[in-house]
Amino acid sequence: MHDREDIADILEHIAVLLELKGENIFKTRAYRKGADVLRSEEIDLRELVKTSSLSSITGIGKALADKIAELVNTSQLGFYNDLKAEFPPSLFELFEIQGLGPKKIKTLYTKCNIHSVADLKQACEDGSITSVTGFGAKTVEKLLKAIEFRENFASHFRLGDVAVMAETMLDYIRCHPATLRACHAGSYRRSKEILHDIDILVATKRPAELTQWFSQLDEVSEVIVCGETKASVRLDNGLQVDLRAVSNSAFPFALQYFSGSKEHNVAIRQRALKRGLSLNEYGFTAKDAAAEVPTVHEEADIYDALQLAFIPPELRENRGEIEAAENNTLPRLIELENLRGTFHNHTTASDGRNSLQEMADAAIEHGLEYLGIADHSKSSFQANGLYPDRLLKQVEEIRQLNRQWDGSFRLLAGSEVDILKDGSLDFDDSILSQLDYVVASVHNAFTLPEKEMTKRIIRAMENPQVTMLGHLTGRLLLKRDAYQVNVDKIIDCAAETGTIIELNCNPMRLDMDWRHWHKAKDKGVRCAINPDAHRVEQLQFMAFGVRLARKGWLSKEDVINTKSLTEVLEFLKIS
DNA sequence: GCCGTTTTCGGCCCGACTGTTTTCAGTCG
Repeated sequence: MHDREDIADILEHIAVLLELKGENIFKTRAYRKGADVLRSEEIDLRELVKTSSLSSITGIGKALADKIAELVNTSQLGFYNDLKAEFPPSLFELFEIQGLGPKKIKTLYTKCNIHSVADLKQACEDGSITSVTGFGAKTVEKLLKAIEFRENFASHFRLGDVAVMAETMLDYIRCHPATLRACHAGSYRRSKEILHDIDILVATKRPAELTQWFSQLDEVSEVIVCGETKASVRLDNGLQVDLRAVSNSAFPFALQYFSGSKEHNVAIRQRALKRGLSLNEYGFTAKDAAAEVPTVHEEADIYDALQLAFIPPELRENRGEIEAAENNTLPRLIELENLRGTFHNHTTASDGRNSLQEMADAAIEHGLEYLGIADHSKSSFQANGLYPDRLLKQVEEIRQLNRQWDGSFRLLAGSEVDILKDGSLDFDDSILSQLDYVVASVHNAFTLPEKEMTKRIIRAMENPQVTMLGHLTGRLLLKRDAYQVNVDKIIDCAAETGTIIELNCNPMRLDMDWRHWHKAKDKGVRCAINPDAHRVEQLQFMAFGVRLARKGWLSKEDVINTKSLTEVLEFLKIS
């Protein structure tokens, strides 16, 4: 059985295969678009197949509907299997090489019998590749560089790993005398959890001067391109940074355009066309005589001209934000300043680096009114998990420490209790009931089948002692996949039991994933933005949590730790 | 392959940059 994501991946792969065959680009685009539609909308494919109404979805016509139905019904697609058989599987590695697209890969395959990156490297090194038209000396040099890059670096980066550099580069540009205004664009601006480059946009009257200067910064290890208005460079860690320089009047359009997402922009441009306007990165142009070209000074004016409320960049994924902007039902998104405390943090008692007092002092410096301490429980022996005696001693210590703040700040005594393999908890209720709150998390037996894992977590959530569920899927971005769990069922269970779901803001996790929060919110599930700090500096992770919470459509009201200390104590029923 | 207030054909987003093809194709975003 294939789910939506699997089928979207297959459609996407068909698009690539058709490109390799040299099919009509609009045909290949139709498959890509089909994949995008499946990924961006909550569609019950089985139901639609049953009622033969797949093609009622915009972007899915008869041909795609038939293929999707075949996949849903038989888990197979003859068309796809035949297509796949025409090319060696290793050929697809070549798409990871910068500068190679379907046309060139097809040429390499048919003219040089190149099947893989290893073949390509060989052909570049022995010079045999230069016999093919289109592959001159400079291309060979670039290909070898790109191969080396692929060997040395991952092409994807975690948001938390690039944020400092992204902010630094923008600061540099903002300080340049030729800069009028500058802003991040692209996936960094949209707060995607994984990025493959940083986009910076600058308004200037002297674009070439800026691109030149930018490509010579100390941080730059390689210049990929440097033209009159655009420069792409690579930093020492392999991160690509793109700078685009535009006129001040084009800046809002370029900002909107380069912030993406592609899917959002396609929908926005279609909307403009319906109003007789064509929209690109330089401005509006009237397509028909009746249309009046709107005046635009800043990005919000573009949305306004299209009768839309301003759409925050985080929401621009074509996941319903345009409809909501049209109906004026966009949420007012949470902001970092709204956070008044946080739960789930560690100390030296388990695997943290700082003491209770140090963590409390740091929280006060962050302007927080309360800080929840949730050290590991005994089964997490790898993390020096606490046995009940040490836990209860810590609780007592917290009560003592709290006296120093006269109620202006408070440490909350909790535990990150392991959800054991069968869904029972690592501590008895008699222990848990002595705590202010409980975070329940999975830390072992990651490979359970989805059904069992889901049942296991639901059993834990059904325990009234459990306040919130920690890092739902256990994923470590770019390192370890999420374990198999039915997120929809967990969300339903959270709604029924009133269990809070954590948005773990460690940049390695950012779990639960932003894609699920909108529906969780609609079902009334509340979120806790938790840094899972193991040292004082990691309280700053909350900023990433807020960015991803915004991406998940969350407002202040959806997040439990926007409550004041008094409200939280009342909520947790503690005095 | 999809779509339709230009509706069953004909258009579908498009500009910047690069390299090499002396006028443009391929890639990228």
